[in-house]
Amino acid sequence: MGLTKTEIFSEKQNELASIAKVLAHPARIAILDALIKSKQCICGDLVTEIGLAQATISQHLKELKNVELIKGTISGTSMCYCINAEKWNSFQEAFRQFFNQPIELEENPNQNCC
Amino acid sequence: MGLTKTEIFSEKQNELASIAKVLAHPARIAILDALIKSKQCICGDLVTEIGLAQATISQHLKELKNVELIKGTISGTSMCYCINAEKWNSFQEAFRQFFNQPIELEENPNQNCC
DNA sequence: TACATTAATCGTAATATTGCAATAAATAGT
DNA sequence: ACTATTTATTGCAATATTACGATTAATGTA
Repeated sequence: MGLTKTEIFSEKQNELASIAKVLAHPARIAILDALIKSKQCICGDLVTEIGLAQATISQHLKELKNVELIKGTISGTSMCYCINAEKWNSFQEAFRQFFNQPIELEENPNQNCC
Repeated sequence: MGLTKTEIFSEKQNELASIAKVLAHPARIAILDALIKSKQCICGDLVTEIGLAQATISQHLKELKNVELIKGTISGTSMCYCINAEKWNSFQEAFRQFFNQPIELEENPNQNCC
């Protein structure tokens, strides 16, 4: 089918999955890296910095904008992008919460696995 | 084309993206949640716990196993799964490093965006 | 050995993602 | 108004992902 059954999962599970999905492509990581490295908003140089076609970069930017991880403002004839600190922090917190769960197993002599 | 151009990205970028990809589906988050909640390895009950077909769960388990986020051991006629703490911690660290980068913009009066 | 139980794999269908050329839209400068 | 520059959008092709029924494989039990 190819259609994720979101309705059978919890809100939190769907949310974390969709956050992870945005980060699940190296081009989007590269875009975020470039935005961070430049310290202030860079614009169209992303296309030359990363080696993908303009249309492709634009599409990835759109996805990052959709989840509001970046903001874009018109700056003359070009577009100025930067990280949205609030969302950045909330994403960080979502992963932190997930990974901070205690995962230790109880000592259990009956169970010889793991 | 539908084929990610991994060769143009850094090792780190590809790595983080592929880690994120594993978490980019609510079923896999749900599986991890269930494994954590049960404290010790649960086996086939994942199929009843989560509402997906056995084949589908098995496929998601395979992906989690591929990145070694979970371990599986044969336990009689059934399979016993649990979190792989080492990988768990290394994934946590990868996200922590990424999100801990300073994202503050420099004060810049020339730039009126962001 | 025959049968039941459990999990993996195969095959297939539906949908999503990735990437790009071509085009459109929007603005700056002449 | 015309042109150049920059970014978004459209349309399309190739590949990947998700889901599940059916089958297979492997083990435990009668």
